[in-house]
Amino acid sequence: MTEQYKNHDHILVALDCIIFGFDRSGLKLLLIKRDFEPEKGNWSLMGGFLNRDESLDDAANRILHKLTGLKNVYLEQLYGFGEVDRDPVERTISIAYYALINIRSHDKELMDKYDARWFPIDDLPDLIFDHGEMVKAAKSRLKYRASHEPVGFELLPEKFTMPELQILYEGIYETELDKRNFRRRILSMDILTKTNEKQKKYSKKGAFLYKFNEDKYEEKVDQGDSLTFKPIKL
Amino acid sequence: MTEQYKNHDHILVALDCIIFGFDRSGLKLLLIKRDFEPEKGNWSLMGGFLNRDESLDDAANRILHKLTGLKNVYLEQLYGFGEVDRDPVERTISIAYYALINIRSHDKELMDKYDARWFPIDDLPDLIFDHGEMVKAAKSRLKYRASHEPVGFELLPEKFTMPELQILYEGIYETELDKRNFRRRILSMDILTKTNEKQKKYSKKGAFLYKFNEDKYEEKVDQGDSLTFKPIKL
DNA sequence: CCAAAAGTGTTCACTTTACACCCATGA
DNA sequence: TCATGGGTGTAAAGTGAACACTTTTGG
Repeated sequence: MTEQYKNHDHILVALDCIIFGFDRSGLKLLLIKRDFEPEKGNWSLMGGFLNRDESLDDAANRILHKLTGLKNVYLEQLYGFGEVDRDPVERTISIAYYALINIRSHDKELMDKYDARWFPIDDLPDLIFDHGEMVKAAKSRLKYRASHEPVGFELLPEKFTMPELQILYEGIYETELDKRNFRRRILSMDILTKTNEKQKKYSKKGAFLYKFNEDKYEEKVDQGDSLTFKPIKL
Repeated sequence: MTEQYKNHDHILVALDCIIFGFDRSGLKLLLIKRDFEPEKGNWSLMGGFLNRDESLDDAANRILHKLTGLKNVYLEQLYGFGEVDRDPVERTISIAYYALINIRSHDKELMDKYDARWFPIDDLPDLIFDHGEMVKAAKSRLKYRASHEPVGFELLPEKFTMPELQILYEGIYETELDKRNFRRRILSMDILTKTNEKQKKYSKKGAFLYKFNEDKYEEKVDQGDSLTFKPIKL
């Protein structure tokens, strides 16, 4: 009977979001300064609790929106963290999600409200609880995902240059890439559209801007082409 | 303050185990017949609820042990399933785990107690709730894991033949493999020990038995060798 | 002696890697 | 005019895929 459901513990379910961003200086993580005890004043992932009437995905989206003002963002469930003492206040499990956002697109006011800051991925402060572990898992998942699907473009503006794309992949894979091999490989996938515009912000010669062509990509997937975005050794 | 923790919903956290086994006829899944309403009499994954004083991993191990009598088994967290209406009785999220066990090693009495049965992976009955989705995710994760780490051996007895190993990988990848290419590839990894024994159960000539050499494997991992167990197309 | 499964090498195509110089332009 | 970042091709090595016959032995 439904007896089977009685007498079982009901537990707080948290969600924590690892939010990735990117600019030319590299991959970044959006962290907030926790404003309540315990660990008040320390850096933390953006989190919240699951409500009875929402799905895990909905809750993660709600929490991400609360900090960034963004909706319809790339968001993927990562892992359930469930050590008994992971939260000193109360038994809580946390389902971690990671998000990829365009670092220019989010709400600046909310940044202030939550005391949020972008940190370079390789220079993070100590994080509360098991959030450091979550970040580690997210980096590893992002490496995997980026080598199988074109998720990198989620981190870029609509138009971007080849050097920018390369810096992004170098950040994700934590390795340097040969630019000729990188360009050849990316272009041979035939999922980018080259525009006639040049970006002259970062060089005198200027670099051509490209757009990700989602339709072309979907077409290829439908045809069963397996595109890989594997790292290329320096 | 810890006010932040009050007034949040406390929710039932379930765990469900996708249990893989293998014999020469292919990959198998261990399912139980549900003996309470709703969905009484229908096939289901082995599951249970998280207790306040145990970690997610501990709970999954406990549940796996309850059905199989086994401990120290390969068990990996898969995904958190959290649709609002996934369980019609009460709001429940479920963290799915998958296990790889030696199909000969588990407790037969418990099989009867739980009305459990092994099903061929490609001929499963309808499953309750979202368990079908869980199985799909587990198959996909197993493919991935098996192409990066030597998890296949978890499903085999200590000694096994090359043809058996090949049938196993064919089951995991859901594809047929060329036996010359398969053997070459596996043997070139240099992580198997050939015994002098032959298994004559399945052929007149007999097939040599091999053992997985865990020490050698660890050595290679430490040396940074990246071994891949990728599928080989027919 | 034969049926049935185990075992064995080579070739070709393709992919990956390594590597160095010219171009365009603003200061 | 020169410093800076953008852009380009080729050859060599390595990897993946295709493919067919011989061996062993119990019945």
